[in-house]
Amino acid sequence: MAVTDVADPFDMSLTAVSKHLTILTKAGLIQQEKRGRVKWCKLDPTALQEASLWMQSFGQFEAVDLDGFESFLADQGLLGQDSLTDAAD
Amino acid sequence: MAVTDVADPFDMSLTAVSKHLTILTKAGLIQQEKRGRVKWCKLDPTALQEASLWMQSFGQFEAVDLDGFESFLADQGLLGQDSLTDAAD
DNA sequence: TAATTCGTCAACCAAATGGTTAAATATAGA
DNA sequence: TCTATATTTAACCATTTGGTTGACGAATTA
Repeated sequence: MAVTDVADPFDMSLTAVSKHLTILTKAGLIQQEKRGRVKWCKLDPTALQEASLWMQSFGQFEAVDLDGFESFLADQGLLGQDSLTDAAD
Repeated sequence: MAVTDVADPFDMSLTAVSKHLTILTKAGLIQQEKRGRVKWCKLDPTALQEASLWMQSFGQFEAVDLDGFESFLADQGLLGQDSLTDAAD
């Protein structure tokens, strides 16, 4: 799907959509390939698998395992400043 | 876990943590119960299951099924303004 | 060759986010 | 009863986000 095709259904400028697509590309959620003047965008269907797995485990681990998981995420470069993974009780 | 316990490991004010916990409560990710002057916070381990399922399906559906899924999310009140669920190619 | 299309860049602006401090309120402890 | 603790509220501020318009360059079309 071309950038203009992606933009078409949205009530906002092509510039804004282009910016969003740049972010999605950097995040690894889509891939972009330029052919001539058109940039073709392709969703990466596996991009959210790791996040999905993490969400499934959300709240399931013992506290000590959360620390291990945080280390894992840090190693993967996936740990943001605002992650708040405290398990209560 | 009490609010002050949650705040303890973070290098930021108790006020900021309290604000975050309010957001997490509204999002349904944690539950808060006040006993005396202490507010006890508890993670809801199932809170991210729906999001996890959606992420697993990310990019897997035919286009027409994406529309159906969007309808489902809208019915669930889970559809944000910034969702961009285009499948390329 | 000129016009059009595609997409990005630069510059700008409003709104939202994410934090702070000081003050206030409610509850517990001395 | 007074002090301390827990938490929130109000007000504020800096940064980030999310959008715009106009201009530009590359590629395509007429």
